[in-house]
Parts: sequence; structure tokens; C-alpha cells
Amino acid sequence: MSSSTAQGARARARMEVTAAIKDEARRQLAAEGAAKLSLRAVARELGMVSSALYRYFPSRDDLLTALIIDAYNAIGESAEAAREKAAADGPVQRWTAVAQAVRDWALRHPHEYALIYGSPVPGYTAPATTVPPASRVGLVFIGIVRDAHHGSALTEPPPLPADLRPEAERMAADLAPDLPPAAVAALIAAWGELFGLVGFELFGQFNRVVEDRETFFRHAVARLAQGVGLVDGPVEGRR
Amino acid sequence: MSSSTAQGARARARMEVTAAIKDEARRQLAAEGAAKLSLRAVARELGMVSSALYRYFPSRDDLLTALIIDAYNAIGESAEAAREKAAADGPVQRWTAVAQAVRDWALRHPHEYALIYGSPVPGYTAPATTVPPASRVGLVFIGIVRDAHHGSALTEPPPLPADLRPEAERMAADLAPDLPPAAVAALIAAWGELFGLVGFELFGQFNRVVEDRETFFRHAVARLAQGVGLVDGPVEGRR
DNA sequence: CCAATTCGAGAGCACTGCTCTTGCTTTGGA
DNA sequence: TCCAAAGCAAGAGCAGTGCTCTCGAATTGG
Repeated sequence: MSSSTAQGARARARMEVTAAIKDEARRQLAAEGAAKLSLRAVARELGMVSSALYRYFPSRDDLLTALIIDAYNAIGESAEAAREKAAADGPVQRWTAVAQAVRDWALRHPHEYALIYGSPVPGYTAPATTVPPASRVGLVFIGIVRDAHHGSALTEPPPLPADLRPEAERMAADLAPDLPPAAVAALIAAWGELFGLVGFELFGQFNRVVEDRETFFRHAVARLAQGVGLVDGPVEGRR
Repeated sequence: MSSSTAQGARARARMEVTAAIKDEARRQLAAEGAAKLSLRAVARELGMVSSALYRYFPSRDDLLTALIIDAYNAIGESAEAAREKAAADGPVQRWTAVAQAVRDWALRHPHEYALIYGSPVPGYTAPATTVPPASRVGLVFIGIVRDAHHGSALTEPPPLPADLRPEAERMAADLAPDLPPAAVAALIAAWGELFGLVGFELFGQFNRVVEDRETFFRHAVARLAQGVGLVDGPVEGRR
């Protein structure tokens, strides 16, 4: 009788309550961390009894999974927004802009970042529904390299070592068939390395080591970009 | 009346019980992860009542802190052993050997690795006693770069960007005054990036992306070593 | 209009970290 | 040598957790 957005008051209310639960859970997550997120406390704060909450999330882990997906989408959107904003800049600037967006989001939502990039409980395999949201940030970086490649702003990668070649070609075929396998391999490494920098800062490993983290991070990720083959402007070019 | 190793049967027994508690806790940690480590389960397994355990560790967090220190020492020893074993090799080989030791230890003790390099609960400041053990791996890498530098096997780093210079000089003064500031900055970045690679593999981020992780990791860390300025043998040299 | 489904509330289970009190054992000084 | 002091294990108990089950009430769709 109505559109998909308001099909019955029942389903409507269900969506609202579900959202309210997630909001309150996210509040507690941001305030105290995932370890202290309590279903009962969420229910209490919402004025409902704890057992009622199980009508919406069958277990605490399911609630956490929902928050994980939301967090992946949030950091992904943040990265995509940074890409749009830097659309007119050179490849290295776009790369560092996205990297800084990732770092900023992480610093602003440390517990949520820890939830998705911290220790997702080794042994726990994330449900398949988390895969697409989790890929968004990576896809942004792939897109930047792809644009650079087609704009002739990607340096010729050094020849692949023989033993890395099969894996690099496989990864390229899976992720970006139009890019040189060596660039794809370098890109994936830089992707992981970037999050290593963010994690080390966030989790205190840089505590008595790096002071001016902003500057340090900016140059480190710029070097990562160069390692992937990005340069500012066409390869033999201006600037 | 006796040496420091056996001063009274009382203190002796205390050490043994303390060690037994840590051993059992480590067992549970390895089996189920930090979240499911239960003081009561540890006590139960040891045939004692839970309240007795509080004579040895005033809280669950204190037990975890003890395990954290042990884990830092274990991965540090692993790295140091790899350095000794590769003492005769070139700088890049030594670097990758240590890096592979770190990765191997992480893969063999995933939950302990997650405990120290995963999400140490943002906001939780580690007690000062954890700092020296936590530094051991980093010191190994610094030592490798230092040896290379004094053996003239460190390439001249590119000039420091103006805005990074103060921070790089400060870091060099703190950590390795005999090394070029640019090399120190690159080293610290590579240090964080290395653990990013390990974490991404361990925590599943590479799951449908990287298949031949061994090979991929070896080349990635070799590139990191080159980024720091390490080369095999003297700079204008053999091989 | 009524059977079927959905929902909130409450009681209850097994578990957790942690505290406090009660006795027993070991210790070290008079 | 004796004895107060300290260290220790045990048990009961508190407040909190995730989760299950049952029971009425509300809402739904045929």
C-alpha cells in the first residue's frame, strides 16, 4: 500500500527501535570501548528491558557486527569524501588527502577504529556482509592509482622478482586488471602499511617516539604514494 | 640466609604459584583470546578458589599486564635471536630476517600478538614497566640500521623536507644520535608499516586479497628496508 | 473478525570480577 | 623458645553480565 520506506507502522517502528539501539550502543562504544559495551546497559538507557532487545539483535556479537558495518561505511565515506574534495589535485596529493581522512576519522572515533582495524578477535571470521563496506577505503586507493595510470602519472614499476610475479599477477587480475601487477602489489602493501601507521599512533606505540604526528604521517604516506609509483603530474612533466 | 634465588620457602612458593597462574592464563589466552580470559576459570583449573588468586594479581587487568610484558619479551627475544642468526648476512637480509621472525611469532601466537599490537583499549595507558620490553623489537631494527651506517652500507637519504626536519632531528637525538635524522624518520615509519602488514594478515584484512602471504611479506619488508636506505653490502660495492 | 505473528515484561540460569570475613599456616623478632 | 604479626586459602556474598523461557498484550493480515 505504500512505498518501501513506510510499509506498515510495525516495520517502521522496528526500524526506529533498531536505529535507537545502534545509536545508544555506538554511544557506549565511543565512551567506554567495545569491551564494556553491555546489552543490559543499552536496554536500560533506552527504557526497555534487556530481553526485549533480543528481538532486534539475536546476540551481543550481532550488535557488534552491525556496528562494525556502520564503522566501515563511515570511514569509507570519509575516504570517498576526501577523494572528491581533492579531485583536482595531483595523484600524490589525492593519496595523502585520503590517507589523512582515514587518520582523522580514526583519531575522532578511536574505539570504532579499534573495532574494525584493531583485533577482530583472531579466529572470528567476519560475516560476508561486512566485506563490501570493508572494501570501500581500499577501493578509493585503487581508484587513485588507476586514474594516475590512465593519466600517465604512474611511474614504470621496477621489474617484478620472479617469485613474486605469480602472486602479483593474481592480485592484479582480481582487483585491477588494467594496472601493472607490480603496481598492484606495491599498492596492497602500502595499504596495509598505511593502517600500520595509523594504528601505531592510535594505540600508543608512537607515544614517546613521534611528537609531531601530523607532519610525520603526512610525509610517511607521501613516501608510500611514491613507492606505489604515484608522482605529481605526468611522469615527464610539469611542476 | 640464602641467595636471591631461594630466599625462604614462602617467597619461593609465591613465585611458583605466580608462574603457574600466568602459564594457565596464557593457555586460556592462546585458546580463546583475551576477551574470554576468566580469573575464575584460571583458578578453577589450578584447583584453587578464585579469591585466592587475588593475592597474586590484584585484578584481572594486572594479570593481563603481566601477560603483555611477557609477550613483548617473547617477541623481542624472537627478533633478537633472528638478528644473531643472520649476523653474517647483509643489512637487507638481516632486516627481513628479523621482520620474518616477528611475523612468524605473530602467526604462532595470534592472541598474544593481538594483546600487544591489536587494540590496547584506546584510553588505557600502559604502565611504565611495559615500555622497555615493548622497545626490544624496535631496538633490533635500529641496531641493524646503525650497523649498516657504520659499515657504510646505508645509502645517503634524500634531503629532509623543511617541515619534517625538526621532528626528525628530535627523534634522531632521542633514539640514535649517530644516525642521519632522515634515516631515523624513515626507520620509524618503516617500523610502524611493518606491523601494519603483520596486523592486516593476522586480523583478516588480507583474506581475499593476498594468497601467498609469505612471499608477499618478504618482498614488502625488503622494500621497506630499501626505503630506510639499507642495501646489500657497501654502497658502491660488490654483488 | 479472528487466528497468527510480533512484541515487551519478568523471572531465572550460569557466569563474571571483586570484596570481606573467617580460620589456618608460616614467619621473624624478643 | 614462644608468640604476635603477617601471609594465605577458603567460603559467602554482591553487583553485574549474556542469554533463555514463559506469559500476557498488542498488532497484523487473511
